Amino acid sequence: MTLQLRLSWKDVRDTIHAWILESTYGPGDKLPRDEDIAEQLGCARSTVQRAMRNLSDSGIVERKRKGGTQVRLDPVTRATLDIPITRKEVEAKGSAYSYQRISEGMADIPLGIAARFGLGASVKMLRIEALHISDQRPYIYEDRWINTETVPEILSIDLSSESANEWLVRNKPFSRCDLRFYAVKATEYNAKILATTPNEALFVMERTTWIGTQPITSVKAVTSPGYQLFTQI
Amino acid sequence: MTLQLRLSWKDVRDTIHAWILESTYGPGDKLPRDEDIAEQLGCARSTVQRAMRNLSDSGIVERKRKGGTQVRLDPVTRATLDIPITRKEVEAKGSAYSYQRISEGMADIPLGIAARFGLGASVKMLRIEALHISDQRPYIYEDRWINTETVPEILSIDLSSESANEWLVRNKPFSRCDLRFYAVKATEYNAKILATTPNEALFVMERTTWIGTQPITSVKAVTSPGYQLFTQI
DNA sequence: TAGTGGTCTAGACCACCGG
DNA sequence: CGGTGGTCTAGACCACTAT
Repeated sequence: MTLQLRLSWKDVRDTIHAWILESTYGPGDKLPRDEDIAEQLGCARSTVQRAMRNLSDSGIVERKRKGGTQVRLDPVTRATLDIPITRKEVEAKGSAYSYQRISEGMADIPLGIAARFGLGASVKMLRIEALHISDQRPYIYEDRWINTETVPEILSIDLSSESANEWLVRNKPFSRCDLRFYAVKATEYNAKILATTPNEALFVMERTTWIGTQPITSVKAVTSPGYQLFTQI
Repeated sequence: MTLQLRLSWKDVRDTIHAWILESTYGPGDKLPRDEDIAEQLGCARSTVQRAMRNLSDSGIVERKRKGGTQVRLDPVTRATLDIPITRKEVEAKGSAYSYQRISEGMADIPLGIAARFGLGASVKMLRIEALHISDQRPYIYEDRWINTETVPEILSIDLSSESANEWLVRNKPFSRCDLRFYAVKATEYNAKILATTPNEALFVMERTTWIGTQPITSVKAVTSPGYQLFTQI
């Protein structure tokens, strides 16, 4: 039997979590005040605070001033998604990555993109279509619009062999980002680019970013058949 | 001009974040030691610590003991997804929710489910097919397997009009959860249940949970056409 | 208004890891 | 081994809100 003199906040968190898992406190129940838990476990109140913040961030408990802490009644499943640069994602699988620009040019943004940016009038932006390739096979087709008002420098970058995303991510931090995931039926065009058949179901990720209130870029990443987004809690 | 005597950790975080946004420190650059920042800004080191932890959690900086803090070279887009109970999700849109069990019974798990659970041999589990309905229209078809070894109580619950998920989420906390998102082509069966047409592209969410090493449940949620998962950073 | 969580501080010590 | 981030403590005050 080991005697631990100093409790870490993780110990405290695990203890409280265990109370919940073994139904000492069930959904909707009110937990003791931080101070009482601190005294009971023999640590400082701030250590309990730290543990509680973690449980709260994980969506396990809900805390309110004066109201105390209660075990969440309707737990949500809260997951953290990391969406890496595509090149890194491919390389992490041990595959060979390559990139190919399909088209590049200024054009009026379509209505859908204007809506994403929350713009009424149509404006000209830089459109880049590109293909990410994993082990010689099409991996992700990306259809991107870049606001050259916000990012004029992009016009002087050679995007024929390097992804616009890599440049943006290193040089243009964003302050806001909208993410969308959904499924689409492959068009003839999609099918040709991704080397699959029309009507195949494809997983799509859309990302739109701003710096302050200024739109930076909006990208639709159409993945090849079989693509899965995975995360673990 | 207001004079703020006490800096909150959010102020400190925003200050440091601003340094990064305006390229005072760019990707790969090393930031000053916490203590120096604390002195410069006029707050305690622990306040800087709190701010830095937040930036680190957001994937903006990377911290190493002795190595100091640096602005991440390959920023990932890190998003937090909340997956609520379907009933709550529907109600939050202001729609009327209803639930309908399609089938229920013990059966041998198929290979795919065994793989999700990491099981070799096939075992019998409780399979429940059900339909979540939003404003009289099919919303999500769920195909669920529940391990009755881990959750024997489920057999005495009436699942004809209430979702198994609601009961599980309130009564069986999990310690581990795998999440998967992808697209599928609607089968004849899918199409019939979701009132759509075969070959339509459907967005699927799969969730598999364990308590300790014991499998609890694995569910495939096939959403109706047009469903989108959305999050914001 | 009183009780509870949220935060800040100053100081101490620990754990990790680069030079 | 020394320097950096990570954590704990004790105490104080603040901010929100249930009662």
